[in-house]
Amino acid sequence: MRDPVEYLGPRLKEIRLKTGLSLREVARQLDVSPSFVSQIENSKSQPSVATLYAIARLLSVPVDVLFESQWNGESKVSNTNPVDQVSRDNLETPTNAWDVSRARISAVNPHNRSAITMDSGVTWERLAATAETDVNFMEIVYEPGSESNSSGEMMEHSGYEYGYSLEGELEATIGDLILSIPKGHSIGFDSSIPHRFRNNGLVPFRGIWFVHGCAHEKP
Amino acid sequence: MRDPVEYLGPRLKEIRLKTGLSLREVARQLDVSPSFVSQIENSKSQPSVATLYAIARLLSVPVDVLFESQWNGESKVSNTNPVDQVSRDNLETPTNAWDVSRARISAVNPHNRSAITMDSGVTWERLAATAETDVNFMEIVYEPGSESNSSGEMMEHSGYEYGYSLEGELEATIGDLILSIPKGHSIGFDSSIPHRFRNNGLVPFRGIWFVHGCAHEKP
DNA sequence: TCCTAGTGTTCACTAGGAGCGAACATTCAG
DNA sequence: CTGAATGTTCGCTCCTAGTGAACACTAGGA
Repeated sequence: MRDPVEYLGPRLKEIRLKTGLSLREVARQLDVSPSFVSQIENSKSQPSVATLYAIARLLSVPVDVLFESQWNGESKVSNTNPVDQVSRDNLETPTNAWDVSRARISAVNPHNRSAITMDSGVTWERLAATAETDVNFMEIVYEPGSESNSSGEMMEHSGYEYGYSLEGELEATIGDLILSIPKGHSIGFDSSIPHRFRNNGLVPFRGIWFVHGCAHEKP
Repeated sequence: MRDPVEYLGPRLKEIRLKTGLSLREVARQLDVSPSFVSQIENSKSQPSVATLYAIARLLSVPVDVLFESQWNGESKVSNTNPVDQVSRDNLETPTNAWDVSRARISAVNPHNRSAITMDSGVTWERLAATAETDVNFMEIVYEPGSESNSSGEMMEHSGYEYGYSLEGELEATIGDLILSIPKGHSIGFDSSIPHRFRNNGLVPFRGIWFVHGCAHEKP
C-alpha cells in the first residue's frame, strides 16, 4: 500500500455517493465551502483532523473506513462444490470454497460437518453456517509437518483472524513475529499482516478458528 | 460528548504510555519534532491527517480508537490483575467492561487472561484483544445451574454469536428453538434473535465463544 | 559532587497548505 | 431560454502544523 491518505478522497466520494448526499449538501452540513469538499475528494487538498472527524460523523462511518482503499476485495474463487480436495493456493479464505446454505441459526454436530481437506495435510471443518458471509467459524487440523501454504509463502487478506488451540501446537509467523500456540493458548491478529502457520510437532494440531473478513459489498 | 478532537491528545498519550514508548521515540519514528508530539498530546496543536494516520500505525491501533474519549474507558478491569466482579445487567457486551489495550496482533496464554466473573456463576475470559472493537473472542464458563441472565429474560443484541463446546453441556434457547450443545458441538446465530443459555448439567460448561456485534459508534 | 543522557514542556517563529470565493462548465426541469 | 441544481478550477489569504532552541526535571555513573 502506498500513501493511504491518497485514497481518502476517492473513498470519501464513494461513500458520499452511496449515501446520496450531494457535495454541496455535505459542505453545508460540515460548514465548509463546496469547493473545499471537491478538493478533498480529488485529493487536491486534505482536511484537518477536526474536519475529517466531522466528515466521518456526517456520513456515519467510523473514521477508519475513510482510509480503506476500496479495491482490495477481488474475490478470486468461484463458489461451487462444498466438500472436496482443494488446493490452498487458489483461495484466500474458505468462504469462497464452501457452499452457501446459510441461516440465522446454525447448529452443527461434530459428525456432520462440511469439510475441506487440502493436499498439504490441512483440514477445515465448518462449525456454523450463518447468514454472515464474511465470517468463517471452523475447526482446523494441521497434520504434523503440514503448513498453511505448501509453497511456504505468507498469506495476507483483509479482515481479522482468531484462533484457539485445542490440542497440539502450532507455529504462527505473523509479520516478523514468530509465536507458538500450544494447547489452551489463543491469538487474534489483523490478517492483512502477512502470516503463515506450520505444525512442527509430532502430533496433529487441532484448533478453533475464526476468520472474519472485512464486511464489504459488491460494486 | 463535546469536541472529540479535544480528547485526541490525552488519548494518544494514554496509548503511547501503554506501549512504553517515549515521546521522543515516537517523534523520531514519526519524523517530527518532539515538541510537536508534546503539543499534540496536550491539545496545544493538532496533527495533519497524514500525521494522524502515521501515529495510528506506529501505535498499531485503528485511527478510530484515537478518537475514543478516555473517560468511558476508565478500565474497570486493570490489565495487570484482570479479574473482577461485574453485574451482567449493566452491560450488553464484554467490550464495555474490558480494558481497551488492543493491538494488531494479540497472543494470550491461558494463565494471563482478562476475565469477568458475573454474579450468576458465569465467567468470560478474553482470548484475544485485537484492534477490532466490535469483536469478542472468549472462553466462557457456565457453572452448573448458572444461566446467561439471572432474571431468566432473553437477550437480544445486534450482531452474530458463535460458540464451540469444549466440555460440559449448555442448553441454548434461541427464539423458540431449544438446543443442547454438548462437547464438540457448535452453533452460530443471529443474536438479534432473543436468546438465553443455561447449564442444566452437573459439571461446568466451558466453551469458546465469539461475539461479533455490528460496528457502531458512540452516543 | 558535577556531568551527562534521558525524560517532557514552553514559546516565538515560519512556511505551507487548509479553506474561501468567484467564475466556470454541465445537466435537468419548467 | 432561464433558473437552480450539480461538481470543478484557480488564485488568494490567513491560520496552523510543525520547528528549534531553551527550559526544568530525574536517574545514573564516575
